[in-house]
Amino acid sequence: MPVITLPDGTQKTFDAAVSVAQVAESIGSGLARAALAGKVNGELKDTSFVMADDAELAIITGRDEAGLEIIRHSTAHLLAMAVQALFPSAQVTIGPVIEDGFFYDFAFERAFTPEDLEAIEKKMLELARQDLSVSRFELPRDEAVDFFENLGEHYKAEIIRDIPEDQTLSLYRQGDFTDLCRGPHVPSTGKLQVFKLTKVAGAYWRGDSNNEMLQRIYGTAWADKKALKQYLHRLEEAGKRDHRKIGKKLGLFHTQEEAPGMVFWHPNGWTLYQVLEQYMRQVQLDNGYQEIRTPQVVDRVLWEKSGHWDKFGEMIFSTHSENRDYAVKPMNCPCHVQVYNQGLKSYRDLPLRLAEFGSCHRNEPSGTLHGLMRVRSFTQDDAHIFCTENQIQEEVSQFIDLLFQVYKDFGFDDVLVKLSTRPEQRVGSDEVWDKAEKALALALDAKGLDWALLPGEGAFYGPKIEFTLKDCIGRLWQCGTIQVDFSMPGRLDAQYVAEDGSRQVPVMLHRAILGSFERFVGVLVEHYAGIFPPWLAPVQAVILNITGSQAEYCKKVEKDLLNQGFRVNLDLRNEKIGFKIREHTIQKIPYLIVVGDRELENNTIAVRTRQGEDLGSMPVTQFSALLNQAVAKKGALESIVVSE
RNA sequence: GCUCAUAUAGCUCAGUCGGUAGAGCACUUCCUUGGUAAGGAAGAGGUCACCGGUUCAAAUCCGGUUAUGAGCUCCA
Repeated sequence: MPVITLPDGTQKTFDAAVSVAQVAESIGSGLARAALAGKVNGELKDTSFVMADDAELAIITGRDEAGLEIIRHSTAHLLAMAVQALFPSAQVTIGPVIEDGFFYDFAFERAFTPEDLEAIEKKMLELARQDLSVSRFELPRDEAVDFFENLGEHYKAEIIRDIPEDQTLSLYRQGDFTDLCRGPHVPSTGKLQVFKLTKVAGAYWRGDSNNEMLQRIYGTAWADKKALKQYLHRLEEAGKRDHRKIGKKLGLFHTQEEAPGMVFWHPNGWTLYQVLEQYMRQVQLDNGYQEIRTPQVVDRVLWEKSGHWDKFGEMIFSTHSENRDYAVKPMNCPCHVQVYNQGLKSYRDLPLRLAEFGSCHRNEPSGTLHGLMRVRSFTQDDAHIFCTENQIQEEVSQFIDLLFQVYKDFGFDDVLVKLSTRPEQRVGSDEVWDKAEKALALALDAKGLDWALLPGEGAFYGPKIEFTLKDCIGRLWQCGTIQVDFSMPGRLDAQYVAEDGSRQVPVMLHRAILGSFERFVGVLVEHYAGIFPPWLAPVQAVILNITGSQAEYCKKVEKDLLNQGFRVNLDLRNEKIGFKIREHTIQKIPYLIVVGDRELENNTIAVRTRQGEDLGSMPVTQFSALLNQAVAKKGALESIVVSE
């Protein structure tokens, strides 16, 4: 007589073994219809799962996160079933749940077209309406291999062959379609109604670029129509923030065919870039960094010595002159070691922090280029800290504080932190790795930060911390990093004289906060949707005259504000004031200054914000005070409304 | 780099079945001097990404190149 305990603590006693579905039915027919699965003693099970003994049970529906995942997983199976119904020669491979949806990879002799997608989606709906029951059964591994080989599903069979021999596998069957799956799944295809196939793309078999390419079909699935609508709306909103679109509209930058992956900065974009650079320069100056500048083109020999030529030779732009081969520098570290190496260093000189807004070129594969986010020519806010092993933790700790302060100033309060530790192939003794990994972990813990451990993901030369920031619509951008390097200082002959007079090799910390200016500008554009806070706005105010007679007065106001260091534009065109206001509002300029005869007479200016708020007339001095206040305010976001 | 798609005026985009191109905005000129999100008129603007092929004829069909987009792989 099993006693089933529900989440609210109520208990139900049954005469005999009872299934999840039966328990749901005993609570109510509505719940029985909504039931997708059950959480039995903490484990997700199908609604058909039978409990013979006492158990804790939570009925899972589409309202639960787990229920949504089950819907998506089952919809992936439905997709595979539909594809095989329409294209019998297509082989199935894998079909996992991803954020907001699912995908399924197929091996098929040709690429699926958008028309195919429509047909497949129609077939899926048809199969869903048939409300086919989904049933689970088990097979020993070898029988499962035979089962799929007999179906001509060679990929599936290959997957199963990699599973240990002694395991029993679960399979799910709906109609004439069977797939290997851990489950659980919805009890019948009728539970799947709200889905949409979104795109097709190529994807390598087993994620290996040496393997053949499969056809991946992406889809999204939800518990109800409203949720799907919200999701599609969210995509649309994200699309409006695309930095490539906004960059064009606001005249920030462009790229063109003659220089793929390289940016032509326009006046507005370059102003924004310069604001970032000057801000970072001040931050570094205030925090014990010394700024340097190193060459763009450096003899290949240096890169061979640093090991980069071997590892990244393909991606290095090179050139030559007078029988010498040069590399256009792909990174700054070896050059920074050259600066360090000038003059004998003492332990008293450490930590030595060298910073450079280092322009780098990397010949990234063509398919990876993306607006400002992935480019071939970029400038890092790079710095290298030369220190002793004992100084690592303190330096890392200071860096983390600095990084969080900078992110906060840009309006990013949500930062994810990951610590990557020693990979299999590495340099340096285990002892040193122990020390470095511990230093990083301790520094993170001392800040009370939540962080994720990525074992084996560190660089070959040392462990690293990566900082990923979350923008205001929840997208993630990896920007900052700090990496311990045991390898390069030694390779490039960096030394210092220790207290005991011996020569020692310093540890080198590579670090960046923004990552690259290009990418960070891109992230800012999307984060703020082009509506920059006044301290970042390329143009902070624009002065508009109503008729020609105020032109001279406007020029005086402009000069006054420019002299105070504000970024101000003047629009004296012979256009109606409504037209000018519309134009500059669309350009997201924070303050619009209107000057007509009234203002001219009273020696004032009329101020209007880009949100349409009328701040009234005021003397220029009052406006500069207001603007100074606005510019001083970092971090806080104005409420952002994206509109056309 | 791989798969698929796309490339037409400065921008956003039409262009049917192969018969050498069109809109809106922007631009130029003229009129308008107008008080808080688009005043009016006229004009100019295109080797239809590039190279080749098929055809009497190609923006349109085919092949290649380049770039871009969505993914995949990669990212010191």
